[in-house]
Order: sequence, then C-alpha cells, then structure tokens
Amino acid sequence: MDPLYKPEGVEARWQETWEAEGSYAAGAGARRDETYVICVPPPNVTGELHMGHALNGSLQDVLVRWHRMQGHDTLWQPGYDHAGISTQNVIEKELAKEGLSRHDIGREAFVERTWDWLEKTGRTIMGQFRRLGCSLDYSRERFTMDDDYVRAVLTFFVRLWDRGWIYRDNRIVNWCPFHQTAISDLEVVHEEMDDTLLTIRYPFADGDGREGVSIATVRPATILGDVAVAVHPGDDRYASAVGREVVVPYTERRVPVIADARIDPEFGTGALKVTPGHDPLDFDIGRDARLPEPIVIGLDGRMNEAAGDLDGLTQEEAGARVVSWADERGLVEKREPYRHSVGTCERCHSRIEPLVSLQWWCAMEEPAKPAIAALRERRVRYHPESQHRFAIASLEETPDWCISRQLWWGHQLPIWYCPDGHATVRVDPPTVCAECGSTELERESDVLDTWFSSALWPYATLGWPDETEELARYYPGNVNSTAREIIRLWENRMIWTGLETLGEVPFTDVIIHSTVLAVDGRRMSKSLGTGIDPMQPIEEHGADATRYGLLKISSTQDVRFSYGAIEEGRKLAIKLWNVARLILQNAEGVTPALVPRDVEERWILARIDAARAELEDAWSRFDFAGSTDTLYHLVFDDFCDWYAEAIKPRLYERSVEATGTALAALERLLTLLHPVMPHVTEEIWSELPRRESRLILAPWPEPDARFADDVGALDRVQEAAHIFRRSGVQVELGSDDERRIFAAVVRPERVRVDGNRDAEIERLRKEVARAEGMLTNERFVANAPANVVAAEREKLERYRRELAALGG
RNA sequence: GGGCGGUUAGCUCAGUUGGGAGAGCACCAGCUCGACAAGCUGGGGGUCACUGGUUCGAGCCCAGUACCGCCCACCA
Repeated sequence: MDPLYKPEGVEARWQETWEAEGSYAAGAGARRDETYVICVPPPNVTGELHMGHALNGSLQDVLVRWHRMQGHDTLWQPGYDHAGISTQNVIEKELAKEGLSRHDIGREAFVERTWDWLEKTGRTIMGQFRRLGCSLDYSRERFTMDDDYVRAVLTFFVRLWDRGWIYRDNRIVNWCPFHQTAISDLEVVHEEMDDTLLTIRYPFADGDGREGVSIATVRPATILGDVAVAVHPGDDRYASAVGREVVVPYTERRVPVIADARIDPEFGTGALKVTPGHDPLDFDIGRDARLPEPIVIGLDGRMNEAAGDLDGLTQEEAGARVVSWADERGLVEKREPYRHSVGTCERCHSRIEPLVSLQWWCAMEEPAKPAIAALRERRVRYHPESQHRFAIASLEETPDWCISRQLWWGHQLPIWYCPDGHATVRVDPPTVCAECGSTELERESDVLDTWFSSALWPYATLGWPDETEELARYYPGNVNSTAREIIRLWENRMIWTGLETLGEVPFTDVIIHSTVLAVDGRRMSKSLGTGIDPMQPIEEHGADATRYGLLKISSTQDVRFSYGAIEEGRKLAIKLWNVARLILQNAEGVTPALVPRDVEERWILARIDAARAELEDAWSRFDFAGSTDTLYHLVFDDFCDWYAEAIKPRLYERSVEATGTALAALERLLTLLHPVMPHVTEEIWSELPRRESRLILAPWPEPDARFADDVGALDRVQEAAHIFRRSGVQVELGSDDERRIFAAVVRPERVRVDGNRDAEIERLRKEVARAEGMLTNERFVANAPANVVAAEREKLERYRRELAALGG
C-alpha cells in the first residue's frame, strides 16, 4: 500500500470500475425481493453541478449505497430536464451572437439547433455526479424530451383533458417581454426596485374639476387602461364618491367609482385605479364587477394601438406623456420616491408585465384533493416536519395552473384546430376534426410548462403509459430529495399526478435538504459572486472528503459552506488509510477471522455494533450530520486510539489470532463507512486478503448479540488511564488483560506526568459533593426518573473510587 | 406582509423523551515509541441572544423581545 493516500487517482478508478462491472445497475447485489427506489431530481440539461446538487447527491447516495448493501433491489434513476425557457434562453443567446433571432431561422431549425447544441455542450451534470461517486444507474439515463417520454407527457395531457380539467381562457398572466411568453407565478422572482409613487387626482365627471378621487400609482402608462376607481366599502372618506364617475387623465374617459373589499384603505390614498388588463388584483376586481379588460401594452412591452396616439411608445415614454398632461392641469398631487419589490423573470430578470392573454389552464381544485388527503394521512411524509405542514398548506391554496408557454423548445400541446376553431385533442396527430370532420387541421403552437413534464418523472422514466415490468416493480418508489423552493413546483405535483395516473403516491418520504449558503452566510449566487463550484473541493480534497463535509453541515435548514468540514473528511480518509496499513503490513498470509477472545477485541466489535445501530437510526431519520460524528469518533477514538494501540504488540509479534480478528474488525469498519466514503473504503477493501467481491455490494452487518454486553469491558482501563495521565497515580487493575492493555496503550514508562494530583483530588471532591447533594435532595429522588437517579449513584460511586485511588 | 429556521468556546457547529455544557479547527504544554505531509496525551477558554414563566431541576418546555437568514407573497 502506498504510504500516502491520494484520492484523485483512486476515486476515478473505482468510479469507472463500479460502473463497468454493473454495480450501479438496478438490482445489483440484490438478495431480497424488496425494492428501494429514488429518482434524482432531473437537473437542467444545460446546467452545471452546484453545491445544492452536490449535497443532495451525497445524501441520496448514502441512502442508496446503504440499501444496496442491505440487499435491496435498488434503483437510483438519473436523467435530465429539458428546461424549456432556460434552454431556449441559452440557444437564443447563441443566435444573438450571430446577429440572429429565433424568428430569423424559424421553429423547425431552432429546435434542430437546440438538439445539436445539447449533443455537443449539454448533459454535463451526470459526469459530475459520477465524479462525486454517486451510484446512479447511468445506463438508464432519461430525458424529458426522449420520444417515449414525450408520448407520456401527451398521454397525460389528454387524460387531464378527458377529465375536464384543462381549459382555455383569457386571464391575467405574468408576461416576460424578453422571452415573449407567459410564465407561472413560481417562475417570477421579486426584486427591490426604486420607483416614484405618484398621487394623481381623477376629477369627478360632474364636478368643477377641483374635486375628485386621488389614486396612487407607480405605473402611469397603465392609466390608459383604467376602467374604474375602487375604494374600500367601509372607507368613510369615499362613501359619497361611490357610484359617481371620475375622469381618467389623458384619455378623458368617464369611469365609475366602485367599492371592493380587497382595497387596503391604509395604502396611498386608499383609492385604487382599476386596470384589469395589466394588474392581477385589478383583474380580479374587474372580473367580479364585470368591467371591460382593455389591453394597452402589447406583448413586446410597448404601448399598442389601443393606446391611441401613444401607440408604439415605451411605457416610460407613454407614462411621461400622461404625467405631463396631468401636471399641466394640476392633477399631480405628489411625487414620492418609493422602494418596493417588483416581479421579474427568474431567467432574464426582465420586469414582468402582467397582462391578459389567452392561455391554457389546468384546474387544480379537484386534482389537489387526493394529494392533500395523502399528506394528511401521512402516506407521504415531508422531512423535516415543518415542511410537511407547508406542503399541505401549499396544496390547499393552489391556484389554477397556467400550463401553456409561447416557446418553441418543449412539448407542443397535442391540440389541433380546424378553421371553425374546434379543438381536437389526441396523442397522435388526428386527420380530421373530431367535431366537424374538417381535414384542415393546424396544431396549437404553444408548448407545455416545463414542470408539466417533470411532474411525471417518477413513472414516465419507468415506461408509463405502457405497463412495463419496470413500472410494476419499481413504482411506487421510496424517497425523493430536493430543495425547499421546489416543493410546489415539483414535489406536490408528482404526488397528485402519481395519484391520478397510477392511484398511488410516487414515494413515501420527501427529504427537503439544507440550503447551502456561502461562507459568509449569504446565499450562493452567480450574481453576488458567492458561488463555490463543488468540483473545486472534490479536486482538492477528494470526493469522499467533500461528501463527508457536506453531510456534516447538513443539520439545519440553512447551512454555511465549510472548508473545515471537508478537511475533517480528508483527515478521516487518511486516518483510515493509515490504520489499514498498520494492520495489513503485519497480516501477510493471515485471513480475516472473527474469533474475538480478548477484552479489547470484544470491546471494539461491540463499539462497531453500537455505531452500526446509531447509523441505522440516523439514516432512517434522514439525519446525515449525526452519522458523520459517529463515524469520526468510531475511527479516531475507538478503532485507532484504543483498539489499534492495544493490539499493536500482538501485530508485531505476528499473532495470527489477533491479526485475523483485526482484519475482520477492519472489514466491519469499512462496511459502515462505505455509504459516506465509498472510494477510500473500497480501495482498502481491495487490499484485504482473499477479497473477491466488491465492498459496494458487500452485505451490511447484521446486529451481533455476542458483543452487546461488552461495551463497558474497557471502562476500567480507560478510567485508570485518565487518572494516570492527569495525576500520575497508577490505579490497581483487576486482571492480566487490563494490565496488558494499560501497558500497551498508556505506556506508563514513557509518560512523564506533570499532572497535579492535588488539583485532581480537589476536582473529584467537588464532583462528589455535587452528586451527594443531588442524591440527598428528596424532591429529586422522588421526582426524577429511576434511571437518572441510578446514573447519578453510579457517578458518585465512580468519583469515590477515583478519589480513593488518589488517596484523597 | 406571511411561513420557517438560526442565535451555545476565538471560528464552524453538535446537543433525540428537561437531570454532569460538547466536537472539529485554532491556541498553550508535554510526548513522538516500527500506521499517520503528522500523530498521541493533557490543558486554557462559554451569564447556552435577552426578559419573564412552568419545574425539585431549563441550552432543551411556554410567553414575549431583539438581531441574522432562507423561502413565499398581486399592497396599487
């Protein structure tokens, strides 16, 4: 064995070997009929691995490797999302470099070009997952634009259509003027912006022009689309105004003053100009009051022909014209600087234009019901619990879903129109209109929201809508793990679509993993320059160390990235490597044999078994941070500092029994570490004698009752060592074994003790006094649980013993 | 504005039915003997954010306050 552990070569070699030998494949090493299934959240096909992916990959891999070792038929499904708007954005930028727009080359060529680009440049993340050591079944990689996946998406659409949940309507949507498409609320990000809040008076139509209702606005251009002014019904200031008419500036249209309970009397003047065509709240108010919905801003974000002589102007220009018109007439009452949050497109950060347009929708009330029930009955559980409550609340208030996008990259809606406007909905292109028999059919040009296809991921990857063997075997799955912000976009939708198509929830547990923040506590983002490429620590310290470090910090909702945690992982890998060398250098010709006879042998096996139980408990609760602690102390404290030191003399004597047991103990240790640090453990495993199989497929240790009672076997020696090192007093030990271990580990002849015996006695006296105080407190003895009191008695005994040993 | 989380050693953070305040790193001292680009042993260092409450007993439970952060959100 190389005296130095060098992760870079070792890790790449095992990753290739495991994949080539089929250890990653579904069912590899299966010894039981039970299945264990996780599908990876499909990353954007254009994306690169970020720290969140790396954490999520690490923890899913722990679960997958752990279950594979338990002999389950394990499938970890990889793949990519076509990421409609995001990918189209990338290709449009490429085109722009050549001075072209998508319209210059046309839809077909654009889609062609997207595929070409993906062929050459896309799909990098699965390679990065491999480098992290993630044991996904890469042979089953799927893409949401694969032919059969497309068929699944269209089949699902038709199913929803047949259910009567799909409808088309003119409603207010978030319009991105750059991408020229509608986007969902969930794709809108709010950013703080500085604006001017204008207070403008709308004079009464039947007055002298000096009286009226004043409104507040930051978007004066939308005044052109005003159809009313609304006030709160209980607002005394405006009680007499309701029912009268006011004149809209510039357009000089007369519009009514109406009352609506959604108005906040506290804001601005307490009166709202109602622009149903360009504001979500106004839209709702307008629909309920049956007001017209004029649209004065076009799809390009500029004023349109409905804006009259302002047609073609930008909103800024039009707004300025309207304001100066009002200013000349003394209608502008106030201009205040105003900082507020404004919706922007999450991809291009253009200011979102709310406008009314004709879109396809999916009604959500009915589909959500079974999902809400499933969550309430805990057929699916979100972890942590707080996210479970959030997920239910999100489903309960899900608005109808705008599923159409005016993009070219994606799943084109399976709807064909005849010249009379009848819609025929089919998976395969129809030849005649279902209603009138016309053969002149034209397909809907819109594509589906990207999340519509991701919602089918757990079963479309298994061949649905066909009744495949895979689907029967691997659906429903077990776990899904993802980021918090994606609960509504993805998790909840997989749950309701799974119930709709297959009648079962797609998984039983959802892990909402930590958000990895930058070292300074801010979010990691490209624009802030706070992002850290996970490939960097992997190259520097190794994948094992990076996995360990990420898991260690994953305890709370938001965690700061920490190089320290990764360095700790690196230390652990090196320590493991070196202790393995110690044993293997002295194990020539010896085979592993689990025949523990001595105190320290039974003790280490008991410690390992206790750690096994702790790991199982932690991982089944999805507590990954806790498990790293267990592993670190098992290796450093128990295995190296006590067990290895205790058996060293026997190793050097080439004791076959001691060495054989050491090899067996090392095997168990490696097995427990493998899910977190697969590479270094497999590398050591491959050096063990008579080792044909791979650790990745080795059985997870069963509980071993033989050692259950031996956890405390070394207690007396450890206690004596502690006293000796602190005070220089050597305690009398009871057995030869104890004396032998004390001599081997503590090596009293080499310890120059400058510990303070008097200070130690003083410390122990205080402890004794404290324990005696508690045990003589009647209320404590009466109220405390029996085991607590017993523990306190034991402590008192021990302190007295130690005190006696010191002659105090 | 709403939801959630955080506040414990110089730093990063554990602390699972309320019962001796912990780890890693950093720092100091000693050892370094046939695994250890190091290791081992020991040590210093903390009003567990603040204020009340419940309890024999609170880092942990309850109420409130203050900061920090994340997510969500149509306040014109």
